[in-house]
Amino acid sequence: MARTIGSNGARTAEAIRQAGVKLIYRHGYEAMSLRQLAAEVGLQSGSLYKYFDNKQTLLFDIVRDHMEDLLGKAEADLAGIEDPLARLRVFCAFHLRYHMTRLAHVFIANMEIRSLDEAHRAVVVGLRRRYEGLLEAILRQGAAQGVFEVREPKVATYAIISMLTGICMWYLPGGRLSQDEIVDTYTALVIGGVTGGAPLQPLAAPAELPEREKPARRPAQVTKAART
Amino acid sequence: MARTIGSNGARTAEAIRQAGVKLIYRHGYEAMSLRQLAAEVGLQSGSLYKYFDNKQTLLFDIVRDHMEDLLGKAEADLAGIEDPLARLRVFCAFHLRYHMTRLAHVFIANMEIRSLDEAHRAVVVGLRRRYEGLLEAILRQGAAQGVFEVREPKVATYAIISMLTGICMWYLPGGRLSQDEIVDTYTALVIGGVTGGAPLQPLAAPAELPEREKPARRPAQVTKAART
DNA sequence: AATAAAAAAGAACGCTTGATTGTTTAACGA
DNA sequence: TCGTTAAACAATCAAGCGTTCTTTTTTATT
Repeated sequence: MARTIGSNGARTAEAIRQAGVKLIYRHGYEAMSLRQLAAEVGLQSGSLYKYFDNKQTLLFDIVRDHMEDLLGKAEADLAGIEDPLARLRVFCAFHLRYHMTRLAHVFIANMEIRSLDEAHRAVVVGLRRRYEGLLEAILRQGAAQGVFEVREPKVATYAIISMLTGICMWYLPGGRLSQDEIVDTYTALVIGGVTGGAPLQPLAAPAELPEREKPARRPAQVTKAART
Repeated sequence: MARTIGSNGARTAEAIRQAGVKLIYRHGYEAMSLRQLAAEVGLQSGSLYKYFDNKQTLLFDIVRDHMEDLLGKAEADLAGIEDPLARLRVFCAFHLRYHMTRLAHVFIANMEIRSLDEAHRAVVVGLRRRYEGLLEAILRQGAAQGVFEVREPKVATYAIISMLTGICMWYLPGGRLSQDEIVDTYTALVIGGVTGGAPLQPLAAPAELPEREKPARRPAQVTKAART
């Protein structure tokens, strides 16, 4: 027994990809063994090497393809829209819907970056930077036009994306809330946050807060970003 | 050569704990081998078993202790404060400062829950639920008093915590911004989000958005939460 | 019908892993 | 000072890992 009947290369390749996403999502990249993956597809572990060079490139391919898809679709959705508020709404809606329909891919792309070796990680981080740049540009544009109140566009970008991406930590299709309701809820939080809530003027700590001594601000220096 | 001079059990136990946090933070739980850990402390791998039963309980101890510390300190900071807005400010400030000073512990607690076996995971998830409950109660209280505009307190809780926790994805001490500035920036986003931004009334999709067909809302049903 | 190419099996590899055991040595209180 | 306890070593185990190579069977092409 060697080649199984009805076998087809393209179909197997796709099955491996899907099974890989599923197992990495469920157990993590390090914890997933190639024997496990092969069994899921109905192969012997050695046969997998007809479809990828090694375990690492399997992960990289999954993550890269996902990031490029994410970036491309976001740019497409934003194309032609000028108003910053409208762009922000579109960005939120896109990001949320995309994440709700691709829980596994998104989760992997966010969690397994550390498992990529340096060269591969650099590529993925570059793509992520470009994606973050979309939101940051929206925030800066809105701030310039006076419709947003954003002090630190970079920090706000990280904050908003973290918030929106967090949906894949709890969302499961078929839950109590519809996707539309979820999008509305998150969007309200984001829009409110950047347009400034009602009692926002005195942002200094209120009376109840113990007064923390504000250290003299260090002179501007390059932000050491933890994200590599 | 056996017992090394100056050796002391308590000191070694603490060194193992710290090295464990460091290595799990850097490489991930699965990727960290006990030989690696032992070498970091200056031991042989077998000696580690004087200090924990197995690799799994080492992870569990680290995560549980961290979660209990987080929960306890949050409750302490909130004690005695009644006003919802003030409580929310305190919660944000506490959460951010705690996370900025314990990057590794927080990262592990969030990323390695999946590596815990079922019984251990249940304990940690329970602690996390209690922590989330603190914020959710604040949001409900504020909504009841009419000072917050929060439609879905549970969703808002997840969203806000995701946003705040996201700080450990980019923050490194010594960066361009002081901790106070970062706390202010994040807090403004949160407060604005829950108090309702200026142009919030017409939350239906604006004209620029392609009209998506709204599916009939499913009858209320138990929310299947992905977080186990 | 013959042949080449594709697909998978299956065995084997060198290593590393978490875990366990028995032994040796240092520390410390009586 | 001596005996007990604590601390660490050294060696070992079976299992599992990613990977490579050879062989066998199926499919596609002529």
